[in-house]
Order: sequence, then structure tokens, then C-alpha cells
Amino acid sequence: MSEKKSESLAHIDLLSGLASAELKGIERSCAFKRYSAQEQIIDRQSETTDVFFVVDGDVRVVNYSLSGREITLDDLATGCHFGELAAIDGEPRSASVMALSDCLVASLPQDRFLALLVKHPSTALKVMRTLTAIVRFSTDRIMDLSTLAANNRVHADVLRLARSFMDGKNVAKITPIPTHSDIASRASTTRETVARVLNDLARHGVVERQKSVLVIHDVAQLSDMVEEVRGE
Amino acid sequence: MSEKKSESLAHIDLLSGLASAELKGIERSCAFKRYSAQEQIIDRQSETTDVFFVVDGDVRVVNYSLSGREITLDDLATGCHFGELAAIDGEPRSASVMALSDCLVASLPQDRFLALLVKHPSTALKVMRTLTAIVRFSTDRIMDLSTLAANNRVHADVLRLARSFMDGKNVAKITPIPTHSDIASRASTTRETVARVLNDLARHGVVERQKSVLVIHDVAQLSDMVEEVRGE
DNA sequence: TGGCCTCTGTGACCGCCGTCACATCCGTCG
DNA sequence: CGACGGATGTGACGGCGGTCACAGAGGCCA
Repeated sequence: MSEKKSESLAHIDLLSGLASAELKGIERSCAFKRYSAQEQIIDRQSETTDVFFVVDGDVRVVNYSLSGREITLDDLATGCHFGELAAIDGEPRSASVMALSDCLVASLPQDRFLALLVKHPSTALKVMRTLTAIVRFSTDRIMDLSTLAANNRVHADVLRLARSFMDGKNVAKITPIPTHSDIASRASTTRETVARVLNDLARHGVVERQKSVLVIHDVAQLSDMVEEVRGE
Repeated sequence: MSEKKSESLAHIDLLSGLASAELKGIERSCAFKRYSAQEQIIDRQSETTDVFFVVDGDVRVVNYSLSGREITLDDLATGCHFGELAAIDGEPRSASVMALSDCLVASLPQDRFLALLVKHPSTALKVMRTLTAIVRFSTDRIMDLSTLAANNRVHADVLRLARSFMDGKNVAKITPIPTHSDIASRASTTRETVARVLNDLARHGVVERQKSVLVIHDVAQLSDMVEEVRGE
């Protein structure tokens, strides 16, 4: 297993442009904390305003309907940051964040973060670029939710997964295999629907579930299945 | 009717902190253009990167499914800006923008805009705050689309309208009355569903359609109707 | 005033998919 | 090895709401 990662911000994307002395200063202002898998890091509606850096591990930005339904907004890997919304505008947290794996997270107080933005316009620009990425991602999702039927949203989500696990021109090998509930929470549907859709795809030879890999045999066809419905 | 508004950026929220000499410089870098109602200002997927200021009038940020279905993302009034996503990250336009009314719009080239952000951190911060507002608005919408049924989304949208037209503690007078298609395009449903829901509400005395005002008699009850479903 | 176009109201139909209920299946841990 | 919990497969049912079709109801302009 991986050893304890050191408490360093050297691999945080947002801070990669800074001089090492500067980085050290920020590290000293940070509180480092370990979370175990499934543990809550931020609670929606809470009034904290720190910014967080994922030093090691993976986290999930998520929200819950009052009925307990879980809606995944995004997953973040090592090197990412989160919590900047509240730091920038001072409003309550807009979403919850939980640890997907055991992970090490650094938190930077709001005033230190804002000072950083003022002092380093290039860092401010990086923050803006991550924000625009979130906005684009969100509007895509709104379009999907507004125009696609549930099973096509599953197609779209599997396609998105496939595209980040390409293995050859038209084949993707997704591993580890996400659970059906996992996909359902991103596509805003139920695990039953995901199961039915995946089995349909398997029956048509588009995907194949192996021991610990989900093989997409025909990414192009999957893509067609999403596009054709988007258009009609 | 209102006279031709002057080609000035004095009332643009984003630029309100700048010295007047600075503002004049930006004005000189801008191209001012009039659009008539319904005219397209930005086309999704186009490769331009200017930032736009709404000097006078109202505009709508909107997207279309290939089948022609219209999805309203947001409406912007005089003083707002748009088009900053592409200016910040250089990607193609993420949405279309059209004039809701006849309006006057100023466009600022990307490099001028980026230079402004670098020179004035407080303006950069304002940009970030508008971006965080968009993100929050979008995640709320994603939650609504994921957890509310179509007619409850209509409730939620009317409630949102009502809250911005309050007239007394529990009464709102919405004017001008939006068309049903209009509401439908924000709530991601059909005008027929909107018509049925509004008539239901009218039958229960919650709303009343008058000549040119939509009166919400019981905002609290409307609010309850949204909350109760969110919870179950 | 008459015609046209947009907006509105409502009924009928029916397919998608959320919900419930079980039956496996599988890895882990005692 | 047996048992337990989580993940998966699948049938049945029923309702929500999208779609189609058409009938008013207002403006607005010639």
C-alpha cells in the first residue's frame, strides 16, 4: 500500500505556478487532516469558508434530496481543490463533499486564500478557469437532464466514462467497475434502470462485463445512441 | 418610450469600482451594437471570445436541443455582463444569447478583458463572484431537475418569480405575465403542463390571472407545495 | 371590421421509468 | 465453511407527463 503522503502542497494544480518559498508559507497556513473513505469533509449549508486541497486520495461533491436520494455533482482526484465558492462569496456551502477513498486534505483559511488571489493574478485566473469548467460541466448536465430520457442519460454517462478509459481507437476498458448506484447517482436515475440499460447494451454486444473490467467494445455506437436521441 | 441610451459603461455592475478615466479607456476599446428583440447575440459553439456588457435592455442565455426544444438558462438585465466563460478559458461558447427586448450591448476584446483582470484584482474578484453565483444557480437547477417532478418544477419556478415580485408579506404581483412557454423553458417541461398546473393553482385560489398581472395570493402555500415534495 | 398569428385551455392516449418485491451472486470475515 | 451484507438481475404495476389534436381567446394591423 501507499505510504503516508507527506503534508505538502507541491502537487496541487492551482498552486503549481508559485515560487517554493511562497508555497511553504501557504503550507504553514494550512491545516492538514486525514479522512477515511465515506467520511464527510464539508456539509452543505454549513458556514465555514476554508478552501480545501486534495493532497492525496479522491473526493466526491454530492448533494442529497430530503428523501435521501444522492446526487453526485463531481468527483475530484489528487491535486484538485474545492470549497472555493464559499471562500469567494461568503455564502453557505452549496454542496457536501465526502471522501471516496482514505485521503489527506489541506484546508486554507478564507483570508489567506483571498490574499493569494490578489497577490497572484495568474492564480486568480486559474481559479476562474476551474470555475468556468464547473459552469460548462453544469450546463451540459442541465441540458442532459432536460432533453434526454433516463436510459439515454445512462448511455451518456457510460460514454463519458468510456472516453476517459480509452484503450484503442474504439474500445475502452473501464476499471475499477463503478457500481450501478454510482452511475445512477450521476445520471439521476435508479440503479434498476442502470442495470437494465447495461444488460441491454451487453445483449447487443456493445459492452461486456468481465471480472474486474467493464469493456466497451464499440464506443462509436454508444456515442451514436446518445446523439441520435439528442436530435429527436 | 425610452430614448436611445448613450454608449456608456457607467452602469455596468462589474466595472463600478473603476476610476472614470479607466472606464473611458475601456469604453474606447468596446464595440457598441444595437440588437432588436429576438435577435441572436452569441451563437453556441462559435469561436469568438469577447466579453459583453448589457448597456440597455434584457437578454436571455439559452440553449437548444437538436430537436428544437428551448432551454432557458438565465435572463440578464441592464448592467450585467456575459460571454466571460470563453474569454477566460478560450473554449467555444457554451450557450447562445439572444435579445429579449431591443437592446444596446458593448463588446470588449478578450485581451483587454484579461488585462483588466490582472490590473484590478477587485474586478477579478467581482468576476469570480458572478461565476460562483452561476455555479450555485446551476447546481440548484440540477437538484430540481433530479428530484422534482415536472409540475413541482413549475411550482418552484412560479415561486421564484413570485419572490422577486413580492407585494406585501404573502402576496406577489407578477408583471408582465410570462407566457406559459416561457415558464416551460425554464422548468424544462411543456407549455401544456404549465397551463394545467397554473389552472390547478387558480382553482385552489393560490394564484389569479388578471388582465396584465399574475397575482399570487398565497406565496407561503406555494412554497409549502414545493417543499413538501422535495422532502418525499 | 375581419383576418391572422400567438397564446391559452383541455381531452385522450400511452410509453417510459420509478417503485416494490424477490431471487441470485459474490467477496469477506468470523 | 457458512453466514452475512452489498451488489446485481428481473418481473409486475401504475402513474406522471409528453405528445397530438383541436377549440377558443385575444391582440394587432390593414
